[in-house]
Amino acid sequence: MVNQQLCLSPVFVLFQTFELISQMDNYGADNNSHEINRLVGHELTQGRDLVQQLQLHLNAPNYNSSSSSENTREFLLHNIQSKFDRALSLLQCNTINGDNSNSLLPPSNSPAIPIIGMSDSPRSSEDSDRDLEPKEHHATRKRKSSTPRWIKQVHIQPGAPIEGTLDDGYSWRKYGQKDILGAKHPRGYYRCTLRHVQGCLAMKQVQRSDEDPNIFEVTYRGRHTCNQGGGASVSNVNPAPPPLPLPLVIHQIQEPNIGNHEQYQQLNQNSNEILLNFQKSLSISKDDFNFKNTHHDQPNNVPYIPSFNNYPSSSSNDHQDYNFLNNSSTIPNNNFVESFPPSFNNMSTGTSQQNEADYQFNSMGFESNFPYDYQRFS
DNA sequence: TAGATTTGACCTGG
DNA sequence: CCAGGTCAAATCTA
Repeated sequence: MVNQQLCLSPVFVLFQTFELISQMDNYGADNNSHEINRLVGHELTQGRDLVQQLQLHLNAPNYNSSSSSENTREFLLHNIQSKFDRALSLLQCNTINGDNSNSLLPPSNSPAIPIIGMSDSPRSSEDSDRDLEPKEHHATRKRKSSTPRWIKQVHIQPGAPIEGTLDDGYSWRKYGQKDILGAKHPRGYYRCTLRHVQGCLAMKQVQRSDEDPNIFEVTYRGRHTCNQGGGASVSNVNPAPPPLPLPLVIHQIQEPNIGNHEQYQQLNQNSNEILLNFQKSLSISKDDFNFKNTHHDQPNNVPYIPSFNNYPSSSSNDHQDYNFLNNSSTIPNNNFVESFPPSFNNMSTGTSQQNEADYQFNSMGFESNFPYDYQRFS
């Protein structure tokens, strides 16, 4: 029951998003926006199908009964998350490319994002980033990304090989190193090696602690949308961010009446919220799907438990602490910490699944008597 | 030889 | 102006 609600809520949000996008397509968007919206719609359609598969899976009589079912659910969730990551990337790119009028997203500080399959012109394997940002548009080039960040502290054993300890299951390519003011050790900059192949925008920074040289502070930025990370255990390896709070107010967009530009902009904003919050809700739902295997010895009670569990070198001496940046100067409004409700602190303790689920569900903005129309999701 | 790393230069936000 | 982040040519390595 609880899981069914958790599953249905993102489905509903997804459905609303589809309706909004189709309405915006009818609102005089130009060809480029049509194309991007079409691609976004394609991603969302696949995401919807995956959600429906997940829903069917949750409704199956043997739900919760086997590890293979759990793997299936994780696989579906990972793919749903990827679909939305790409949809958001497309929308952000639409904004960055200078056409804000028809973008689903407000102006973003995010860097330009490669669009898989959208360009016919081949890029060099190197430096494709720069190609995306022509000189005449370099004013829009934002280096300090608004991408949410999260920090992991890696404790290594003295004398142990650092490479193995810092291996998080993904392959990274170092693209820079910088001496940081006041820090004894330089900071290394890494990005996913599949950045150009699969458009994966995950990045990380690694810096050795000043106080304890056996501690490495790893700052992750962006979620992996690539397929690396050990096949079936992808979602476990990915040091994904925690779920976000869910301030979504669904009823604001239930009956959109697109009659003028102002309303259209309002629609844009609502649709943006829907997409972002859907993504957030997926993270929370995933946590719920894995509560059976919740490890209670995780530091900081990070809600997104599965992502932190199978670090390759998981010896007892080699624990990692996950912290989420609360520096509002570096993290914009969509960071993980600022509006985190206190109840999240206990969410992974497994003491009250029902309460967890209630919070998640209510926080989606659904009234307890929300008028579900199940037929619309079938 | 292709891919990864190094490192000085360059760019941008605060 | 400066510190942090990124680029890209040179270099390394398997």
